[in-house]
Amino acid sequence: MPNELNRTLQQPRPRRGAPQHTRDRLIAAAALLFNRAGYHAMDSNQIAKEAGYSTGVFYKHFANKREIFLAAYETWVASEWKAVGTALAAGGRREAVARRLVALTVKLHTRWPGLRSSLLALVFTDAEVRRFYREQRRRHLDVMNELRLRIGAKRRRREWDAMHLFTVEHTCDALAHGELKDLGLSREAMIEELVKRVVLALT
Amino acid sequence: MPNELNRTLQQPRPRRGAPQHTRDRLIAAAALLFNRAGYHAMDSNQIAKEAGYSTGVFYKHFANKREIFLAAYETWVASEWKAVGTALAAGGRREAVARRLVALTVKLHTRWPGLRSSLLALVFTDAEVRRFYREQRRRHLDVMNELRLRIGAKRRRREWDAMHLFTVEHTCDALAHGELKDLGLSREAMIEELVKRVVLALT
Amino acid sequence: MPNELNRTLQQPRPRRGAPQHTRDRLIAAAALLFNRAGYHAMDSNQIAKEAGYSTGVFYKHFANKREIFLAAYETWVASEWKAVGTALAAGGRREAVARRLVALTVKLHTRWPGLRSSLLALVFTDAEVRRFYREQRRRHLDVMNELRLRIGAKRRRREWDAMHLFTVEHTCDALAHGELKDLGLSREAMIEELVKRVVLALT
Amino acid sequence: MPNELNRTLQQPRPRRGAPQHTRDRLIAAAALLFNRAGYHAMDSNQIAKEAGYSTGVFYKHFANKREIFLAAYETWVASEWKAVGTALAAGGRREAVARRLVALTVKLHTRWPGLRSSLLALVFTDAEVRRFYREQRRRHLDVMNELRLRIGAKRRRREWDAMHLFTVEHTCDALAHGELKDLGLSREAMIEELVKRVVLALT
DNA sequence: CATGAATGAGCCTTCATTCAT
DNA sequence: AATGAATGAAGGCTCATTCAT
Repeated sequence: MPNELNRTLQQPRPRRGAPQHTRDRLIAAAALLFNRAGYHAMDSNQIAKEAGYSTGVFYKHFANKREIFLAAYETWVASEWKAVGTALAAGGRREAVARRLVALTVKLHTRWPGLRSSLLALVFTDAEVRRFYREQRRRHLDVMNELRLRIGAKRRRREWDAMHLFTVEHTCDALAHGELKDLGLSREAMIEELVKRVVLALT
Repeated sequence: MPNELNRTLQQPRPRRGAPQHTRDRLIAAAALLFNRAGYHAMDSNQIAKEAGYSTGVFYKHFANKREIFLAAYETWVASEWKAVGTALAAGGRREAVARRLVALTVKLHTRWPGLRSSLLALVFTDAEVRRFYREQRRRHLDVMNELRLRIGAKRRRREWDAMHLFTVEHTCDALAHGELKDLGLSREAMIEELVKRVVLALT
Repeated sequence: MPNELNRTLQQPRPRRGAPQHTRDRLIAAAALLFNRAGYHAMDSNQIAKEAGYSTGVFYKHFANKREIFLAAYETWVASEWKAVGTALAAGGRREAVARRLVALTVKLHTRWPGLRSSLLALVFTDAEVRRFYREQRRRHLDVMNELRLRIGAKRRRREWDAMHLFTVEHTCDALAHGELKDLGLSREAMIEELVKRVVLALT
Repeated sequence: MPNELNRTLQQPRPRRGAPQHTRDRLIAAAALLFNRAGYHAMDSNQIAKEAGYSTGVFYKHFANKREIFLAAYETWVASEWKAVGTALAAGGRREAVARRLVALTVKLHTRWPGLRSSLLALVFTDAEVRRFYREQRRRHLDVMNELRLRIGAKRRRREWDAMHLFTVEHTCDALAHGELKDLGLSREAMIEELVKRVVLALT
């Protein structure tokens, strides 16, 4: 998602584009701005402006601010799944796979810390966002399960997997937010710990 | 904090109280409302009203909304440390201690899910909140380290400990937010997994 | 300014006007209301309403109340200069010119007593307003000097001119505020005195 | 007034003073603060505090904020009359008297610029203040008239006198507010012009 | 007489959203 | 499809004033 979104915005928009293109530009701008300032500090007018449009277009494409957030989040999730797919498809030893998975997660979280923060706040406030968020988690757990069956790893309780996901996600959040630096922790050591866990999950 | 705060509010306020008492009532009301609706959905007027006061008092005690949030959060943190202290002081076998620690964390997170959500959002937006949050984390890591020395547990890297904290905290968040139910996971199993981890951290 | 401003407001506004037109209406309304009630007794919402708009427009055009006051005052000043220009251009004997100058100043002050009062208060409080006010005074002194050179009148110290301006301005304020009536003075006699002074300044 | 007011405040207040003393302290504080920040930028709580009292006393002595302003202004006026009386009583040649009158007026205005500004604004807004202000002007004109009779000066129209007062007052305001410096005018020259006018008024 | 906590109307300002063009 | 002026509810905050102690 990072790259796609940015590419979308970097090109000047056509005077009268296809609806889908307009929508994509808006989503890219929203992702960028929500990520920079947080959901509540950003307003729809600025998003439209950043995308190169006037105020009005916004509501031609989204019913409200929450909806564009959800759209941006969906884009994010899609790009994550794509990356995960690639990481798994590349094959190699458990550790290589684990390393790739950790790398992509760290990268994604590092690129979108504000989007993640906004998400966590909205998950509490907004039922729709919550629904979508949980849906992803469920899917994630399913994928982990299938993967393990496929590679013949030890079976684990779904609870174990869930906890594993929490660990990886929030450690990546901490890395992304610069929390480790504040705590005097080493990024490399942290990543090694993460890789160990993921290897364990795949074993 | 849960009990103290609620007790504060349940009693009718005196027509003219001591400043500290008023402040406490306001903090209790703020914690309650932020927790119920989230930081951004709540305003200073409602907080004052919920505490039993008129609009103006709020700004006699807090410069702005952020400041009362921080005060509420500080109260929360204090009560957590108190509970942790008690849990550790009670002694017993590693597992008993671990079980108590998990229980109190789950309890606290379950009682204050909205406060936690708001916190995570503000940590991104607000430098002051971030500072305080990180400070707690640092303290938490120090306590873990000391504790381990004291009970003669295996030494661990600070990075390991940090990751452990992330795991526990966010698993408790998930429990608190009802995420597990949505994912079809068992609360008991989850708590067992948590206890295992904490035991491991103490071993 | 008087006439222009009022004309602007008397016409019903178009449902969707040009920004400049909206701005002009707001300024006209502000001038009217500041003049009626004084700067501190008036607020941005009322100004917008008087101009025929809703609350929000105000801040699309002005950063704050002070800024619209300054804009109204600038309009006032511009109209004064225009009138002075006309009065001087019309030529005639010294006395005729003096009479015209007095007449226009009296008229302007009589029409905008509240604006003048607000101005005098803000000059003390607000650095920006003060700057602009002093600027006008300086310009006024320059014009007096040039004029005298042009018509071959006696040269005078700038201090003399400044005092002359103070006299004329504040006498007109007194006339405008009905102070003379309270003091049992004749408006005509006062104006005659003023004319004498202005003739003197031009001699 | 300047000195009296300050002396009042500089002494620590008695724990339980005479009502008149309390009232005087409040007036002194009000004069000071209104003068520093302007009427609208100052609030009654700060005045009480500055005087060394708590919020409540204020309304034991004054019905509202306007009333204390009026009281401060009255004090000011009284001190002016006293000074004028002294200046006239001292006798001497016309010019000496004129010089003394100018000096005292300049001094008073220089010391209380903010009070004067506030006054001018309130004269427009507040009928009570206006009444008092006009009253003083009337008295001033009467005194001028009597004085002239007494010293055998040329009789003048009351309109001439009024204009004379406006000139002196507002020139002193300009001096007090630093306006002359901004206009590149000499304070000494200005004062000389003033003295000339006053001499003329006494001739 | 004095205290200072409490009141609450109301101003300033923002921003999600609408709609005429 | 796009524009951007306009809307107006509502939140943040202040301050003149009251009143229980």
